[in-house]
Amino acid sequence: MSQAETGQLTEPQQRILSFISHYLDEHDVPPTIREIQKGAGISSTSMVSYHLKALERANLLNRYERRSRGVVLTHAHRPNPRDIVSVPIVGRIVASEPAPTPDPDALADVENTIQIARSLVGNAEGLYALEVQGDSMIDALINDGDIVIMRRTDEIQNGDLAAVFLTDRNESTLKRVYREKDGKRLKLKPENPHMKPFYVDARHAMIQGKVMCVIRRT
Amino acid sequence: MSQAETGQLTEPQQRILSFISHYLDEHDVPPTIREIQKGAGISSTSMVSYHLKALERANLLNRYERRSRGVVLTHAHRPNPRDIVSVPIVGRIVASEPAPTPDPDALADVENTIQIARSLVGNAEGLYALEVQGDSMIDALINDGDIVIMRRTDEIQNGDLAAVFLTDRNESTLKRVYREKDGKRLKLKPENPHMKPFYVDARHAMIQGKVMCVIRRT
DNA sequence: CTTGACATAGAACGCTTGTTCACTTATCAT
DNA sequence: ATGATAAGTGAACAAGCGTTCTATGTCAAG
Repeated sequence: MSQAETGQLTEPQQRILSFISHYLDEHDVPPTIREIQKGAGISSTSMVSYHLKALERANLLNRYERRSRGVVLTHAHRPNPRDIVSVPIVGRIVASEPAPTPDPDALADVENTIQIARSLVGNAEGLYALEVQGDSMIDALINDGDIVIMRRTDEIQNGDLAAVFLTDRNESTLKRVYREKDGKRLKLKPENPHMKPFYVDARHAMIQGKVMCVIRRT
Repeated sequence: MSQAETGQLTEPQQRILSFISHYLDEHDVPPTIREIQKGAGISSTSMVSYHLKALERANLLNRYERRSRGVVLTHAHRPNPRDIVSVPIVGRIVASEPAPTPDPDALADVENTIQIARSLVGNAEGLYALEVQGDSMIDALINDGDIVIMRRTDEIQNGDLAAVFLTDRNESTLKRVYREKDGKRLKLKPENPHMKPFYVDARHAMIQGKVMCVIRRT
């Protein structure tokens, strides 16, 4: 039974696929036909071309015609680099201080950066990360050492989980925030469903950013 | 003052850098010298070559000599695709049932996959994800809708956060697990520091996997 | 003004590389 | 056996592509 009939990959085709993948890991450029030929142990360039056509039909790769190194593995197998975003960890969030916000001058300190998939946070703009210190955020279900990915923003929607600094208590906290009808009062609702919301005067609350994602390594 | 003295990038050099980056987003192959020439509005190929050398000295890119499309932006600017791992979401964890574990047959359902940075979880082997349903994991500081990244493993270290199914209570739970000295008893410690640990007979506990990471989108 | 380092332009050279074509060999149902 | 289809070979061609060379322009320092 032939390969075309079964839809299965022949053994040289698997070799080619695997070679391209490894090549992409080492270099950051796809291989040429002749590099594939040598690397995957194919006997001639025309055979490589032949197999590549089959792999293209099987939707495992895309080709740019007549362009050198125009071999691109399908997205599912090779996630696109732009799907990662590097978020700077700008400090720790402690109850007794305002939550840090990014200092535009002291930019990407590569050491203190967390990589996350863009699909978790959307747009990379205004993102920064905080490390939670102590268990003061426990009613937001966030514990010591957790990483909170924030987005700097002046305006928030009702129900957004946000970092709020309460000037009268000298305390920052992570809560779901709702503006009450009169606009002069904020309802702060803990993430823990077993705890009760409480209310603060809007003039004593500074919204510092909204929480996009919480990450706990264990 | 010349560019070499200042260490600054000249305006055409910034154009080139930006063009390569955008080109890489659209195609998955680096551009050729002549494509850079047109795309970044440089007047000649030799000028492109000239600028590329400067950018290479500035450590913003690497070049493979005499290889077509041998222009690679430095790692810091372009995260490597293999730094992302796709984890299948194999089900929901509910208190009244054993936590699902991956079915080797029903593999990568692309729809139910979460992308995370490898730096958060290490090795991709044995990884799967569970969505938490209800607030029964609240004492692990995990709420409805959170995603738990697990690694299938038969053996765990003392203090690992793990999914445990308690056969006598017909209940699964996420707790830090410690084997007591006699080995016949397990200490299960809630992640919430305000709650007390409890103990179960080791024969009535099935370790289903260990928690690598918890993710909450908000 | 001269000099020398830097920046620019255009063209030509020669290796690289994808494609094609004519041909051979293997596989297999009839 | 046989003919059709798939798999494989090798060489040659043409376009792609990086590099280099020469000539020219700019400009600050001596």
